[in-house]
Amino acid sequence: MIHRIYQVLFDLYGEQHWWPCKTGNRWEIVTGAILTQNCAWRNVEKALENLTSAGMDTPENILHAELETLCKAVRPAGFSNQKSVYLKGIAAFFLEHESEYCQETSESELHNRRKKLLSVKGIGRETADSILLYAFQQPVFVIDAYTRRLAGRHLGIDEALPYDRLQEIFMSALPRDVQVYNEYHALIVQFCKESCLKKGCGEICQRVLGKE
DNA sequence: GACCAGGCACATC
DNA sequence: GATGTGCATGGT
Repeated sequence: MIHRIYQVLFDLYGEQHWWPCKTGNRWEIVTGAILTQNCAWRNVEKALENLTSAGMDTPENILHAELETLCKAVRPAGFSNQKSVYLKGIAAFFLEHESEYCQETSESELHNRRKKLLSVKGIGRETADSILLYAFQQPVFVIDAYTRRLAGRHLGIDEALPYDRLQEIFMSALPRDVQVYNEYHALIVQFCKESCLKKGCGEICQRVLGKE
């Protein structure tokens, strides 16, 4: 069923072309992954624009920027006191480790890389997986609030399951394929934004359910 | 004015 | 390991 819903959503919406950063560069994806924590993407875009126009669009520049200046730039994305500190942390990490994260790797080494990312302050499971998948094209499925709701409402899965367990369920039901993981997460977000997972039950939701 | 938005750290049990 | 709370801002 997990794979079937993917097909239905893909037929419905087509390719999503995430990550929706303007330049699509790796560092911008990493930055966006932090900034979007509990925040609408349109506000992230404002913060990203601020960072670019202030010349704080590389890890080097973030690292050397005044915390206060950085904080001000990311304010539209909320939690700016936290996120500005997080950005400095991931900037330092990125400068040291970027090259090793680009390479394809075994399952166990990927697990280690994820673990190392999780040790950076401000990087939780969802953010780490977003970075691995969207910035480094590693085969990791991202679980977010939308995925939980989809799982709960349409797949008969307990949406309160721990993150890693849910991830395991999705990954074991899908081919180990970066493009599939990438598109599926984006499609779920698109679906949830337009469908009954928000309020009421819209036409799109009906159509999808009808095909199940 | 309430509620939500592509979470996370930390304390506590 | 599970649960609760604080963290900030902008749009609807």
